[in-house]
Amino acid sequence: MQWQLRGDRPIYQQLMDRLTEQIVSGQLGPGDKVPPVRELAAEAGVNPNTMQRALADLEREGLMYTNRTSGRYVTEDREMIAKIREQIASDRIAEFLAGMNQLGFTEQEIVGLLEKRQKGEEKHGE
Amino acid sequence: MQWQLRGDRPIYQQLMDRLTEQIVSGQLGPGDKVPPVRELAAEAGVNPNTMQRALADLEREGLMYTNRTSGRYVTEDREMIAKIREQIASDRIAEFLAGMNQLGFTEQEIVGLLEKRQKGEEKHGE
DNA sequence: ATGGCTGTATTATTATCATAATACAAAGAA
DNA sequence: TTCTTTGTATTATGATAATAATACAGCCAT
Repeated sequence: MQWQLRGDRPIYQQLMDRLTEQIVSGQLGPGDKVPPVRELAAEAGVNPNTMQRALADLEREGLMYTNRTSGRYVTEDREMIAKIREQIASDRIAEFLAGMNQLGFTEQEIVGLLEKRQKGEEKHGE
Repeated sequence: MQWQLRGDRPIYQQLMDRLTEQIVSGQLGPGDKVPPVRELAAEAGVNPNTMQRALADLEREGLMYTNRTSGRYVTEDREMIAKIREQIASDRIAEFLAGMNQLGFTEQEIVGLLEKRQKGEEKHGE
């Protein structure tokens, strides 16, 4: 997995985002064992404390739970996962549209640009 | 103007974003006088030093210039402004699509959601 | 010339983030 | 039992951000 961390936001928040995406997209399924803190930290090139903070925060959100010494697992509440996925999507759409409007783009233009980008992508991968 | 600053990113960066939007959308036109640092800072509820940093950075990008004691002005290079606008739009679209793909949404679904949101908005404002 | 407005510079203080380096407790395996 | 793996806690250090409080230089109108 590629973590692609940037410098413009707290790392632990970016880690939370990536892990949430993993869960919400099913790459980390309900009940799946989450790799150990130290392993994830090493993989992401981050201090274990930082990864620990991200995981603890995700746990407070209910996306994971801990079996004290055996490890950490993804929640089995599929409904919650689905809800969070929809919520994130909704937020991103709202933010994207608001931002584009602020730049002076109309909804029509935006959809047009998206479809244009889509066609461009088809010529390359997938 | 509403600045709507959040806590998840450096304030000076958010200030840069807002000011750039103002210029790129024409609310601050080429050659227009930019309000004094202290005034902008007060309006945004921010320390003058922080606003100063944002403005200085925008100046380094070429979006503004300073007439030492008379004040600060928006660049008159309309082409540069237009280019930056397109660049920002392009970046946002790419980031938005990548993020939504990561959540498991196809391009078709995304466009569908956008159009749905668009219809919902029509019932309210504008 | 004086006072006010402009951008700019300086110093200090506080908070958050990230890292480093350990240490400990509990469960499970050898 | 002993060792390893797990999450967790603690202390210290450095970097960046943001604030506060000033101060200075240049232009301009009075």
